[in-house]
Amino acid sequence: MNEQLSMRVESLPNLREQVVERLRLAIATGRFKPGARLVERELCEMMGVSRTSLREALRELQADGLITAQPNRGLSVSVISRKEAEGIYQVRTVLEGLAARLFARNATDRELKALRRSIDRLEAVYADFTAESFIAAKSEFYDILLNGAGNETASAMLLRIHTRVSQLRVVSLSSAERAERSIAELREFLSALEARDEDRAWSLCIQHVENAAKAALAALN
Amino acid sequence: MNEQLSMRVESLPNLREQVVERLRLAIATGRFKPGARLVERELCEMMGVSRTSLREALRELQADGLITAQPNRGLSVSVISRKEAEGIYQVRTVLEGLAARLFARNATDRELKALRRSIDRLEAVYADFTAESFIAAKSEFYDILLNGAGNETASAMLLRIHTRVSQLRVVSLSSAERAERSIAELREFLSALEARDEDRAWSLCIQHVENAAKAALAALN
DNA sequence: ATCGTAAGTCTGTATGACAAACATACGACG
DNA sequence: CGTCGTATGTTTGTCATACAGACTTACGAT
Repeated sequence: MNEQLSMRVESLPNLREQVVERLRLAIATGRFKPGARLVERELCEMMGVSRTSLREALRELQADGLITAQPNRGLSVSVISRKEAEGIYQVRTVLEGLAARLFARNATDRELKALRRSIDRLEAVYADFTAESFIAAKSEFYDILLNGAGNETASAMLLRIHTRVSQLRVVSLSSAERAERSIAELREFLSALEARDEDRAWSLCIQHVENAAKAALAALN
Repeated sequence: MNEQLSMRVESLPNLREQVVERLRLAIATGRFKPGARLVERELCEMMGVSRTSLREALRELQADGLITAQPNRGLSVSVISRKEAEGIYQVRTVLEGLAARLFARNATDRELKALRRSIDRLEAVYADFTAESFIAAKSEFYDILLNGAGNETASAMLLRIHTRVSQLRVVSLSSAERAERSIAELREFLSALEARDEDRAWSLCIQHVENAAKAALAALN
């Protein structure tokens, strides 16, 4: 968590985790479209790893709900129905609301500043938009928020949720048009955090997510 | 979800999932204690499966946070610190609050009745307590609640949370003494659901979880 | 007592194998 | 012409085996 003096030589995650990350990104950015079949041997060749490692990685993504298995028929990228999308945003709302409250309560001033800078970067990304850079900026923002909140269980769950939300966003293309409004909401949210106003932070956060949900769901059908 | 006419001959989950379930139960009931090392070969022999299947199962439990990996040193049952326990209960609070609200809104009368019966069974279990039967009764209760709520994402997350809560409960032995109080709370909760009073159901549910948290955390340290 | 080395353990990863489930194509038969 | 059955190929689910590298333990030398 706290990197201390960061004497680490190299923190290379094992092969499987690299595979997980790459697949997660491919799904989040829409390179693997919802419903696409995932054939093990193809993925092995594509990523240059053995079936052993690949399959373990797939189990992880499956546990996250990102991919779906039909017994004896293999895996495919999860298709998100309207109803599921609503459910995902409901969960995101309560978890992010919790995180907001905890951040307001627990975060250091350092973390507050980092969050502000992160919003700046997010704004910059909107100007020159790509799915990858947007996801990178967004996940930096959440890294800071969730770290500051100090609830690892919530963090882990939101990490999973966010991949699915990215997937939805790609489909609905809902981020571009909401850009300005979204940044404005985040800045207001930030001001509540800076004032250490838990309730206001909570309510602004919830509203932010619900607006995002509205935009994404509207595009869905 | 809805079993329709349930014409299925046999719904045998594949080997890996059986392994997952068995391990999950072993951890939930405290048969595998927090901190215990999990040596792959031992588990293979114990369960009569190959390393391949076992390792895939372990990945799943790892994604759930039930077991923890130290690089190159293997896996062990996650130790839950006081702080993590608090975090787990915070998450459980908001997610179960959501589920309560949704159940009050969406559940059928059938599901309401099933929930009532399930509370009866839970009460019976308290009389003749074993970790296994308690967990079985509790997970039946939640199956009904979560199904009625109709949010699969929330269901999946709470399933994970509950295993960890069981683990905590075993350690703290907090269920026995809270039995009567807990049942009373559930019955009041039920009455709110029957009245379709979302807000009251939400608030009673949250209070129930917070009481449970208090009991468990008090025993923790 | 400290250090260095050797032997053993376990993980991380790869390979090859095979039965069972499933899909596809093809041909036979009504 | 359409239906059915069979043959063929593909893919998953599972297993056995192998081996390098990280780590642990024991032992012996200094």
